[in-house]
Amino acid sequence: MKAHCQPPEEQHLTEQLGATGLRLTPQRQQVYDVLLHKRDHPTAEEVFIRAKRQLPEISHATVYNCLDALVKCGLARPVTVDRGATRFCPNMSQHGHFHCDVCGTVLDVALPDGLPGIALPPGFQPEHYEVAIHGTCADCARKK
Amino acid sequence: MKAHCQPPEEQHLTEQLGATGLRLTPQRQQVYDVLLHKRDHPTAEEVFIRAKRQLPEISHATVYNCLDALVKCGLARPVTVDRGATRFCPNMSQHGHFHCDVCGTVLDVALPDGLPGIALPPGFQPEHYEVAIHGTCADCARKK
DNA sequence: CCGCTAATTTAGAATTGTTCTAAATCTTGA
DNA sequence: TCAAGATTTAGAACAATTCTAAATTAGCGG
Repeated sequence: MKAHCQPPEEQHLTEQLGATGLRLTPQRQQVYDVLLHKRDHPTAEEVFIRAKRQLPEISHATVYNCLDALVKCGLARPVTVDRGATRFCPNMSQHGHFHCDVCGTVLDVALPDGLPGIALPPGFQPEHYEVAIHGTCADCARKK
Repeated sequence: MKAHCQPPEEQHLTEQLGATGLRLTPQRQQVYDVLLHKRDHPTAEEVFIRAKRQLPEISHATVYNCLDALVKCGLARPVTVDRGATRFCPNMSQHGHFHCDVCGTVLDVALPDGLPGIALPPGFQPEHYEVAIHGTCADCARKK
């Protein structure tokens, strides 16, 4: 399929996948849609459940495969806030994650840009960094 | 056993455990010693292997239990740099972790204190935060 | 000191999250 | 249209962790 008559979002997906040597498939599109639709940092399992609503035939392994493809081509990031399952986030701009230790909610939080000069030993080459803030979200704080 | 004739480090361990309602046991002491002895952020599995040198009878489950006890009483922190096994760190002062994506080494790095004001939505109560820096360590950078 | 109670350890089973495998299906380009 | 390669699928395999039930150990009141 040539890139014609695609909505811009889908075109972006096609391009990003293509640039990494990957194809656009209904499954990948659906998995990406799931991530974009509700940005609550779902786990692979949750993505699986949501994706099944549109693609009842989709398999567990495919969801992992698709998430992997999205991460590889730069459309999603894995987020590991705790020991549990990896979560996924389609927000590719620099940001950190707030994790509510009571209800488990994960929320994007803005970071001051170019995080402060963290001194690394000589020769160390930083690639990127993750900031995870643990605490209690507003809802859970109110209930206490 | 009353607190007498204990080396200061062990006494600290006894106190911290006691304050959380936990007992000092040879296993917990050994696990703590392992963490203090080589601060390379071992996984539970690695702690198990090292602890066995002194306590050949120690079991897998006990290592998890002991690590848990140390975390609960504030003598160690779990560190999750990637999707793999949780690592443990007896450095309780505020610091971040550098993770070499080539060799897997994990290193403590100092953080500028009181990390810059990260704006949280109203009502959110931060407890603590984790900073993980990914990249290439000096050794691996040299080899490329 | 004895025995009671609760904490701890232990081996192994169970669970959870993820990756692997091999066969079937789909795409793409010649 | 066909062959080659990519992708999907179900289910097995695997790794990390937690759970379970029984045995051991430690502290405490009498």
